[in-house]
Amino acid sequence: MSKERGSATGAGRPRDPEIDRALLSATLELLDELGYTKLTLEEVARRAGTSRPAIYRRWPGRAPLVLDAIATRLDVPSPPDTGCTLCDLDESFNVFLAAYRTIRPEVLNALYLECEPDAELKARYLETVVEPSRRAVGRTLDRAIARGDLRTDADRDQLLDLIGALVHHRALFGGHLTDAEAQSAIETLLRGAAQDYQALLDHSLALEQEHQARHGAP
Amino acid sequence: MSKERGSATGAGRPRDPEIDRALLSATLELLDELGYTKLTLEEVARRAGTSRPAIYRRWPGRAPLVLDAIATRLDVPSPPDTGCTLCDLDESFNVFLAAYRTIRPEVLNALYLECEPDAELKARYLETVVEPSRRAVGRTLDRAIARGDLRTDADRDQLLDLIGALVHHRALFGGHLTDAEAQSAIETLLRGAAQDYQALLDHSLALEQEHQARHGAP
DNA sequence: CTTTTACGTTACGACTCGTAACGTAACAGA
DNA sequence: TCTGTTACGTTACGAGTCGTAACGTAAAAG
Repeated sequence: MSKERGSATGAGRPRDPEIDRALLSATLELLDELGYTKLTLEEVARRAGTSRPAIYRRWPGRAPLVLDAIATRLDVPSPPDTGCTLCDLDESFNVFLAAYRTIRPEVLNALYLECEPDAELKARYLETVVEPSRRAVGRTLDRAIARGDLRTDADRDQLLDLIGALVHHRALFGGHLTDAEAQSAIETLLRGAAQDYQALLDHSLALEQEHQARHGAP
Repeated sequence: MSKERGSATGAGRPRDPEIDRALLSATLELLDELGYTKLTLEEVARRAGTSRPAIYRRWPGRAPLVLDAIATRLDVPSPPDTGCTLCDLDESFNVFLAAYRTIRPEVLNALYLECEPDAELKARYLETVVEPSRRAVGRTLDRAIARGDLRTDADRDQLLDLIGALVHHRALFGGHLTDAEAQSAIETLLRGAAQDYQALLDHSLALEQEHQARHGAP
């Protein structure tokens, strides 16, 4: 989300869109190589073949630039809806883990730290980084509730917090969560939240066997 | 954990312990007022009535100093053992929340960020900040397992991860967890992990009524 | 009285930041 | 074609913080 004041009026020399691309691309490269803390705008400009002032014409600082850069990586498809609560949760979850794993944990932590003091930046961080996963898993959860799969007294937001927190926490302190660990955690939560956990599990297993029968070795 | 090489040998002028105290105290004050990011060693020294070099004689940098400073706040008593799994978990948990709440969330986040690259510092951070709560809740969990209150297939470490992650996550992104929210989360988890959740709940409620009968208004 | 270390003061070089100044390049409208 | 506006790259500035070194002085041990 770079400034567009300049390009808004038709007058004057237009921004070179190639520079925008080169800067975002260089930023992603350097984030992977150096992390957020050691990333300097000087080096971003150098690698993009341009200059520091060119960056400041587009973004007011490092945080907004990086936010735009990683947003291009966190774009993620919608969660599935197969009617199998357990499968859908696992799946909608794995989609994010895959996206998160493409970004160094330190980057998210440091970026948030710099966004947090500014209300608008913080909102954009949350909207870009944490909300997508929350929304996708939330949608899947809502469908489960609509189907009557969850206990009526189950707290939707609390389940979201627990599961979302686990991802973030592990990303920061214990390495990224594996798909298997995520699946296991979901099962633990659902065991308490489900109306009839055994039924959900049976349904899931049945679909899995059916899938294997169709695609497995003959 | 300041350097003690100088004081180890009996020779030479001894460190002034008053300076140690003043520095740690000034650090805590400034952490509360400015947070970690804006805290400068210059200002710490100034407020402690000493000089920057005096800090570097004791700590190699900002992170180790702050780590020592907040360690003095995170010292926390042992968890209770009343035989009531639900009560003990709630209680051992609240003890920590109380300690965590005395520290700005940003401080923990920023401090970890700076400790993470250095293996030894990182280890000390984990040992100082996250392990105490993990251990205390873990001990309570182990007693619950020993009592046979939990399912035999319940994953102790996973439960710890889920609950610990929630605290950290909320501290960073959604404000500190309230006691009530923590209690509710524990109940959600235990509903799935318990051998007989209803029995645990009954036990807890019984003790609570007994407590109120003894201490309530006549 | 010598040795050793801590103390406060001052100052240094290094790094990054955000911005300003300049001449040049590219576009819109008269 | 000419004028106004904005982007571009280059260069450079002041500000802030870092980690460290140099000094003379103070306080302990032997």
